[in-house]
Amino acid sequence: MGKNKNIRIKDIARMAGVSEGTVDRVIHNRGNVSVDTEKKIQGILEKTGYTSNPIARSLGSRKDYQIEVMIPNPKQDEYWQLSETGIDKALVEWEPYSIAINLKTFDLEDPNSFVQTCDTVLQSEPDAILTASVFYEETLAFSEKLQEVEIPYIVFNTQIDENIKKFDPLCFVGQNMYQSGMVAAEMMHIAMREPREIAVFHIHENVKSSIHLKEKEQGFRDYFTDFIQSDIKIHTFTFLDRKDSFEAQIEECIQQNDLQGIFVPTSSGAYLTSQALENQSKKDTILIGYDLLGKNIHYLNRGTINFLINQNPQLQAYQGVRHLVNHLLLNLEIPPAYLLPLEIITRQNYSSFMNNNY
Amino acid sequence: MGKNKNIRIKDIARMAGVSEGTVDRVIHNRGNVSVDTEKKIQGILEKTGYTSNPIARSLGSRKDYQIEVMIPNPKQDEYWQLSETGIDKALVEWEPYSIAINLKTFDLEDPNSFVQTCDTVLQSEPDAILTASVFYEETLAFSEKLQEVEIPYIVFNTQIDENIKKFDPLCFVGQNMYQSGMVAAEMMHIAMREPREIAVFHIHENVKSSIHLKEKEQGFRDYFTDFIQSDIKIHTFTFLDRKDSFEAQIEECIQQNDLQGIFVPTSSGAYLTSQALENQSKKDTILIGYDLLGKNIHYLNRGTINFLINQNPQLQAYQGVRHLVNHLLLNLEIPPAYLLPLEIITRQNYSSFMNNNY
DNA sequence: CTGAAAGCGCTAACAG
DNA sequence: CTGTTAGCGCTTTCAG
Repeated sequence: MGKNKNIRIKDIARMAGVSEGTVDRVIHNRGNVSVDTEKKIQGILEKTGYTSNPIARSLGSRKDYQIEVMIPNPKQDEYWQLSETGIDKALVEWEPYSIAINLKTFDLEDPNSFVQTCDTVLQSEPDAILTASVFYEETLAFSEKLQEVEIPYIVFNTQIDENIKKFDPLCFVGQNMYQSGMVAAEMMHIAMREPREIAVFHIHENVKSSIHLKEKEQGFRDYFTDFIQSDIKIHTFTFLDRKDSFEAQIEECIQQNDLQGIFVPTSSGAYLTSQALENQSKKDTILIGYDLLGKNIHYLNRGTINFLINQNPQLQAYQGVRHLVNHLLLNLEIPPAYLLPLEIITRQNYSSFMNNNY
Repeated sequence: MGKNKNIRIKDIARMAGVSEGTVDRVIHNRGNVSVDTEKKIQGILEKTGYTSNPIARSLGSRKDYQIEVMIPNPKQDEYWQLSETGIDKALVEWEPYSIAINLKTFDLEDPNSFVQTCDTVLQSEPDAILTASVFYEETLAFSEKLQEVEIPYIVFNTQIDENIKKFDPLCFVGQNMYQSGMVAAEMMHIAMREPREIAVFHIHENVKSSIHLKEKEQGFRDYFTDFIQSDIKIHTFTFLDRKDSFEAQIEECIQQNDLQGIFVPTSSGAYLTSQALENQSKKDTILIGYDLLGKNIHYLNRGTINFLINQNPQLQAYQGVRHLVNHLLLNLEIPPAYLLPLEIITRQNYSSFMNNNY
């Protein structure tokens, strides 16, 4: 019965004519081993293809791994609430393996709050960190510090230019934003009857300061101009926090423009636009948004929203933790990027996406 | 550092004034414990909310779990090849936990081959079984035997009526076929310009003997008749293995009928239909099929196939094993049904579905 | 019916 | 630099 086929530390110790302790030292590069024995053991290790038993290791080392997870305050935004769900799932899944997951949240609107959280997290000296990358510059600065203190980290949500010197996470978890814009455009193209004018709505967030919006818009535009070479007119409208509400601004916009389709790259923008569309009785306008927020599903069901693209924040967070665990516990190779599928959500399939995600 | 917050067997042994061995006996209902001590220990167990440490259990019991997995021969069908991929993934993932996964394949076309495999599998007395349910009656008979010998099993691929007495798997892994037909219809509806006549193509497999085809067709039809109350004409054509090839039969059919849309509920049917469509230069016909087979992707890329619905055979197999492991190793609650999302695949998003699925 | 004791494979503290 | 030793929490003989 026993797993006697697998070679144990004891076995290679015997083969090398040394003690288990010494073998353990070279396996974990703990030093204090002469070059000769080190080489000898290393050789046997490779020859036998030894792999350590993670179960035994976890039992033997009375180590509790601490993973810090940083996301915007879930109370501010349903999107991040979903993200928290995924973290909770990860939490219960790995609790029995002595992995503690500590959630730290920061203010979605305030970079300083993120910076403060970074400090707190650094002071707690965790074994690994998972952070949402919502603030570009600040995430970069944080990652630089993490490289210094050599804490492994994974970043999720928004891709950051990979070529930055001091940015080298274990892995990025997220989606290909550009391609996601292409998918949105494709669905709009399929659903539209007589396309003449369409628009991209940037609501609340400013395109300029937000890479993911820029990428999505570019993908969306490129589909029409390059891929199908249509001469459709594509507007861009930006709605920021001003004295008149978003709804009012949007209503005014759709009143003044005869749009057959609207693409809204932010998750909460879709339902705001829906409200405006319904108020203006423009139910024929094709509306494409993001994510399975409660209000988005409401309008999807009513037919006001035609499609949603699911960024699956739950899965993103869950997979982020998962990769960290694989790294910490199992020394597995972690892919530099883990891109989730671009899920197209409709009235008929959304419910199938709402339960089992793991 | 240690997980000293968690109560150990040693602790409750001390509390109950008995030895660890006795506690272990009541925890696992191994008998040989007086009613009094049993009750006492049981009480403490509940009061303290004791949960056993799966890591330690796995180390302590030198047990190698054997899981038998049964699928149709992957060489016969690319669909089952994908399935095998998922099993391989599971295999390497749980190998370090002393879980052995043994793949047994049978002939997709021959129920007897399945029955034989069942016997082989039963004789090996595995700890758990995962089987694809391609043959209705035979799967039922097998499950009956499994209940008798009390081997836990999970079934995936095709849902079997839950109300059958002797069919009670730990879990069913698959998709809601009916809803999947609805999704197909929805996409067809969105993509069609002037719908008058459409058809469901049953290729190779006969509807009558195949529940999943029946369900998918029903969902597809109900969408048009009930959900959007269209008076579109929906044909059903069945193409079986005869002297003239499938392609020839299909070509003849599309030549004689002016179809604006075709729904093909079997995965390999989609590319066969594509060929016929291209031969007849009917590229405007909306074609909806299933699954990310190489040839399907080829025609998706050419625009001949408009949409695919992904049944994600890899994930189905992987999740099946995963649930079995959760059951065996961690005593986790397993949901009676684990339904995968109904993924809509297009030219723009298919590649995002082809790598990370786990 | 019950307790004692030996281990699972690995880690870590401590001598030397 | 290296070996010995005592566990981690649970399972599993084996006596009694």
